[in-house]
Amino acid sequence: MTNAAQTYHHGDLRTALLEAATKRVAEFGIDSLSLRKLAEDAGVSRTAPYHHFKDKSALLSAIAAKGFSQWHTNAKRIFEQHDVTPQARFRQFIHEYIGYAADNPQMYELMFGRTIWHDNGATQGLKEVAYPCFQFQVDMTKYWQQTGLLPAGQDALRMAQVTWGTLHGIARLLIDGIYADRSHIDEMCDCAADLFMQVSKS
Amino acid sequence: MTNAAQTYHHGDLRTALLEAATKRVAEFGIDSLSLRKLAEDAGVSRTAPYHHFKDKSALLSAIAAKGFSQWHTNAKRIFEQHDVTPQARFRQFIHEYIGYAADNPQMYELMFGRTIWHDNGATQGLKEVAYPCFQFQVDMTKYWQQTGLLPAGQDALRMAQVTWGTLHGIARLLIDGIYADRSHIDEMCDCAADLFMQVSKS
DNA sequence: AATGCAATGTTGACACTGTCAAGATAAAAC
DNA sequence: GTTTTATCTTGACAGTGTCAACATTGCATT
Repeated sequence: MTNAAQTYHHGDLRTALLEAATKRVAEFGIDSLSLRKLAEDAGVSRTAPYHHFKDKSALLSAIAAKGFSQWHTNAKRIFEQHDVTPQARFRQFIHEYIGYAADNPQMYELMFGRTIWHDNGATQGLKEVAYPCFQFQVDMTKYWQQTGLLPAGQDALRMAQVTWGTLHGIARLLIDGIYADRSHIDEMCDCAADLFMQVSKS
Repeated sequence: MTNAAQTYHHGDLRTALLEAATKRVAEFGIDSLSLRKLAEDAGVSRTAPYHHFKDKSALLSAIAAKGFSQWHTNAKRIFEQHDVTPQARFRQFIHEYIGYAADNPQMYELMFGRTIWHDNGATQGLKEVAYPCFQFQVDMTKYWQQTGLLPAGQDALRMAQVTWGTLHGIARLLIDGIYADRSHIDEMCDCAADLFMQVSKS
């Protein structure tokens, strides 16, 4: 079995498609993904993918789901460094969040973009992976409020929306190439960190 | 001239297309825009629009440009209310920014989204309208730093990127329906405002 | 082992899309 | 009045996602 395309059944088309699609999206962006090309590259007919994914959106959702579980693991790793001060962890989290977005722009765009979320178009499977990821953001915010790093007066959920919104916004300004300069990413992160933590410095 | 489609030349196809396209985008979103349908609705053949817009992207850019000049005017109106305290203006600006995004989600998506900005795909005409709009954001930030409303220690540009990023991020979380709840928009705005202005309260 | 069913893959077709090239028409410029 | 220019049209091409109908294979049950 040196090379495929000799048997009628592919064997594991689903994961093959998923991997190829992930690679393609990461490299060339969401819009460059064509189910037909993808099938052709996998040595399979145009409509074969439909036996594994309801439609194109479902495939994209599956890709995004992988991204979410990866990021969630990464976020937990950063947050649970108990030998590091909360301040340092907070700062590191910001840097890594923006860093992830800057290093994987297409993936970030897919995960947090309109494509899969608009009109409640998200798959159930996607929601099951993404929502805990969002919830973790709230949990971290609560923790940082308790340690006095963030103002405790505000509602935690609202506070999480604002802090996450900030990271999300900076990430998108960077990715979409609207205004922010990629060469000053670290300064921007520090500026955001200082802004949020200013209460603890006074 | 009760109804068109009787003369060979349309008369003012460019503005007719622009208006129809703007309406359609505002109501049904960017993806729903088809040049062919647009032409048909205008009572004109499929390729007629190409004599007025280089391609689809150019048409979208033109729509966005109108949006930017409108928003720029609006932002100036808010900012230049000299009889209102800086604090109140700052708060109002946040509310109106998010309000605009929430009320015109499709237009906001077009203006500040990937579609027209990625790969430096923005028209020259678009840049000429949008960049002053971005610059105004920086100018406002400088002013707010001078009045002590925002921390003056930070670089103004960086500070503008972070504050604008926050608004942008919240707007996108709302629009894309990712996490934020539309029923608590005002609370979120106030939370953001409080967070930024906390320095002046201590 | 033979048979039947469900999973998987294929071909054909449809309705779209953006966009180019070549020709037709009207208006404007000379 | 003739020529140039702007505008509009038809025809065509290469793509897209997706449905329906049919083919093949592997697995499970008899």
